[in-house]
Amino acid sequence: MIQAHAVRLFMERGYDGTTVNDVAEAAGVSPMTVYRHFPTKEDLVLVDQNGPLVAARVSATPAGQPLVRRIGGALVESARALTAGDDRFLLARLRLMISTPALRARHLDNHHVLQQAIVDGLGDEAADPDTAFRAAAAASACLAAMHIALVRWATEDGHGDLPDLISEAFAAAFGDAAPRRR
Amino acid sequence: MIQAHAVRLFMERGYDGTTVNDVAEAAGVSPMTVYRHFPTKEDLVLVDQNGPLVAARVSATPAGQPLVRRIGGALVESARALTAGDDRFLLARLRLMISTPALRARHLDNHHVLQQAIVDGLGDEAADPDTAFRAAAAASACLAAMHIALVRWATEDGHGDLPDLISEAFAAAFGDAAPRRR
DNA sequence: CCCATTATTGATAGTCACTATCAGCCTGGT
DNA sequence: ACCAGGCTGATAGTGACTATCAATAATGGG
Repeated sequence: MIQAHAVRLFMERGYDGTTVNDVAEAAGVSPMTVYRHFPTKEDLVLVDQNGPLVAARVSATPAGQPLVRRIGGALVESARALTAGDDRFLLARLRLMISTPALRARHLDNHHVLQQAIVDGLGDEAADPDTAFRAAAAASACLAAMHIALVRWATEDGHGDLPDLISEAFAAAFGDAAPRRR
Repeated sequence: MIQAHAVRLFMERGYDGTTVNDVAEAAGVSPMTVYRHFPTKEDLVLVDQNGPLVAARVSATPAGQPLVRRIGGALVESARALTAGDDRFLLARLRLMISTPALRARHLDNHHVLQQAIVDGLGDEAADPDTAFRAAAAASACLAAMHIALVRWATEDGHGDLPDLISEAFAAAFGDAAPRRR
């Protein structure tokens, strides 16, 4: 509930034009309570609970294929699941992320966490440091390409199919090793 | 001079354990003067002047090859030039970046600027939105893979050859399309 | 149903990054 | 000598965030 008020206010008055006190007042709680649930102001926008879900999808893919195809395929599937229902909240948060430098930076740093989750999800497949290094390189490259697709999707106001855009970004970056479009 | 004092203090007492006032006092200037030259505390570490250089290298590569090979090759060359002289300052700044969340986030956001510079450097080759989109996807994937190599290089205290590590990361992410090792 | 333990909230007072404003100072050109 | 420009500094803010402690609500056992 606090988050809903926060995103609404950020869209109305801008991120920097809204103080945490404003959010607290709109939500009818004290500023302390806001800080208790969202350690930083950025977290009011950037709560991302589907990291483990992506990692699980990756580790469920067959081991024989190129890493970027496995990881990319999992990301495309996740995007399809995310955009299946109501896009608007996702789109609003994305637009805030892209237009606000502080949010954009923190969002990119979150990729670091997700990338680690993906590598960890590979388990024994990425046991030794060299293999883990290669998996991390593949994962972060995939996430970076996906981010470009997210930005384009948001700047086009959510028209177009997000999974298709992500697939196109993967094709541009990885060529034959990219996940196959269906 | 201010920056030199800042990096020294950050390494001694940690980034969060050092205030901008401490830096100002160590440098013998007023806090206002520090803020005048470095708009944010993060900028005391994250001065990055070789963006246009990378973009120029990319646009100088032959147009027939895959984008990731052209961009990747330019990044490997730039890394070779950067590590040719004295590594220590670069290494110290990298370690600060990796260990401090705020710096890591801002550094990743700087990739966004560099990626845009690379796409712009392609000029007419990335004229229409679709081509620019594909170029951006390739560029950001390359930068993300390079970042993984930078992190590994820093955690290994600068042993190992940075250009080789970057090439290895590219090979892991892009396979055959990666720039050829020399 | 009541009491004790515990989690959640709130108020207060701070620190620190950063900004706006204004005043002094030091330079270079005439 | 004089004046105009930028560089510097002091002061007084705003706002994110933290530490600490009191108060209130929820929970579980008797």
